[in-house]
Amino acid sequence: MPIIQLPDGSKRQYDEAVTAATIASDIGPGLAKAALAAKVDGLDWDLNRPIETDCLLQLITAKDSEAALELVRHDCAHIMAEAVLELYPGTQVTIGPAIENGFYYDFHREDPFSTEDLASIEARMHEIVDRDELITRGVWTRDEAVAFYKEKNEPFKVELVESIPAEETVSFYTQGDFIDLCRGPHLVSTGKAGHAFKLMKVAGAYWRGDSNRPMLQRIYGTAWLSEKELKNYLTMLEEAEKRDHRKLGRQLDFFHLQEEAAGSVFWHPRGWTLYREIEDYMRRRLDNAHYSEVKTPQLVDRSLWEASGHWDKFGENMFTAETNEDRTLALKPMNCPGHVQIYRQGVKSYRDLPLRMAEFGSCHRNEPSGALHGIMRVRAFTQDDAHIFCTEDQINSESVAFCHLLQEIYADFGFTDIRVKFSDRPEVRAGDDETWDKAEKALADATKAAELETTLNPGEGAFYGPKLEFVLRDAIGRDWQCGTLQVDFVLPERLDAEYVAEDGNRHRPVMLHRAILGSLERWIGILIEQYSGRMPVWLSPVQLVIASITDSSNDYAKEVYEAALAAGLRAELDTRNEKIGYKIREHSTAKIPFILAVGGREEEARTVAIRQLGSDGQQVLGVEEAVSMLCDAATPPDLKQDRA
RNA sequence: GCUGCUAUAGCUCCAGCGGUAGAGCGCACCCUUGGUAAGGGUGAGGUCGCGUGUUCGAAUCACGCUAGCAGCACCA
Repeated sequence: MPIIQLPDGSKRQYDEAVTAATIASDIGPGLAKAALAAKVDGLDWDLNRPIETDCLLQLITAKDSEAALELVRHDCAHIMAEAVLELYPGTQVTIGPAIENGFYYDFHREDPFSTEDLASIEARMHEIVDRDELITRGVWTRDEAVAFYKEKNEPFKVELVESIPAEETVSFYTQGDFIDLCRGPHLVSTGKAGHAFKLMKVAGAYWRGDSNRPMLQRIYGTAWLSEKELKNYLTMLEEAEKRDHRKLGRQLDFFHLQEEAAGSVFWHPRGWTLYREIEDYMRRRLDNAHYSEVKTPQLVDRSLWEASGHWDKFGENMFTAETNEDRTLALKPMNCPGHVQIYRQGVKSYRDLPLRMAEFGSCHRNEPSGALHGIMRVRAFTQDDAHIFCTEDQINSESVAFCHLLQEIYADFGFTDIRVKFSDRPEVRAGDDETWDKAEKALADATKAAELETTLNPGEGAFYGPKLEFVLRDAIGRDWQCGTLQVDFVLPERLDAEYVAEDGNRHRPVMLHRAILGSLERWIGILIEQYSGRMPVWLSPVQLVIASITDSSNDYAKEVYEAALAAGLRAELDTRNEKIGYKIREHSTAKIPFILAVGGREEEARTVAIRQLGSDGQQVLGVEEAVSMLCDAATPPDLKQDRA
């Protein structure tokens, strides 16, 4: 005789087991229609699953959009699997969860699915929704489930079920002729899933995410509660495509990539100007934060990589070169061993610490071919790398200072939504617990002092120490992991770095590995996408174009151009034999922040007509006034006068 | 690296499915000197990603390779 308590505190009593669906219709026909699933004492519950004991019941409707979406997406996965089995008998089903924005299902089949197959699968899915098949839940013992799938010759499912403890039961869901092992919950019938879904792509995916195991065929779909939301999502994808850095990089003439140097960037003058502007900015920030910049060799004998431990762990991904004297050199994949070599020159005293050694380090890593992606994931890149050699007592203050620096720098580039992942001690690790306690506390305190919230990544720290990972969110909500701060007790030991302490004895320093932008290449890719190619003025490769209206104003245009150059602005002169409308269009498309049009009227009055990107109005200013206004707009954020 | 797809003019793309290819933009030249997102004309430009094979003949068919795209795996 269950007593059902509702979220508003009211209670209902029933004489026998009752379903949430019944309760919903007892409350009202509107709710009965709107209810999609339920939560019983916080547990997911199907509407038609009997409730036998007293509980707290919560009905889920489309208003609980997150829960409702999850239901719809998960149902879509099942509906897709049902459609696939109908169309391609003999296909094996494996797993199919709801994911962000949609769902997928992994199938095993001799002939892979083609993009054309998606259309027919999708059409069949719509049919299944229209059939409005009842979805019913059943329960088996584990062994019944194993027997069922053995009978059906579904080895992947057998493996899944066998990984469940023998004494446990498993639930399964049936809709039409389709049956799938599933934790649930599900909607009442396939009709409830609606039609706001679309199959997106097919791709291979390893069974259980393990590259040593067979590859399955994964079909991805997106699903929403309404056609409108589906449409919005598809529009958003189109927008994201428009700001793709690979496309914009070519359009804006920033860089190109080509087959003969896969994974390395050919920087064009405009892109390189942007790159240098960022490097100059970072150099100023590092100088102000009391870092010393160094440069270490590209090619280093393998013995150093063996000593540092990199050869063992990452040797396969290092580029090597043989010399005619039988030496094996490796292109550096990172800068830390080189920095330790500089540290080790001469005897260091505790008075030298903390010693902050920075490098715009060009590194090469032989990334797997499938990992390459525009300039975001490349084989040759430059890190804004630095290593802080310090004592254990200095970890805290150095970490705090670093977090502050990082936040300011991100803000200067327009990123304020920053998440921090805190990865603490892994199972297998070097160093004693006391040292780990100290290092973890120091890092945690530092993020607190910098007013950064962290989420814990348990056990994900490096074997040599805990780390922070800084993830920023861009204008369209994508996350990018850029900065990092890692505490390292191991490398100083391995490469024999030491300092003389106040007590006159030699001690090991701690090394803090840290980067803010990560890789300059990737950072620029992120910036391009963040700003859709419309870079802030200080970063724009060309800050203004002076365009003459007729060639009788060419000399005056040149005069203005020289004035802009003399003021340190990045200006270009356009005196081509084209109409002003044409020039405006072209430079607007090239996302130049300011266009200065000059004609007879301007020449007469010694003025310029300024048009700012994104507005169609114009502002007429005297030349000097204009140049000073533009210089102001072009000042890097760290050099602004009003900055504290 | 794995699975699937793709590769045609500088760029964006179409036609071609065994008989050596076309548009728009861009580029060059000429006309035009025009006041805020494309003025007009003419012209040049392609070993159809690379290699091998089949064939009288390959952009087209087969095999191999390379690179790119999507996803998976990887990311010190």
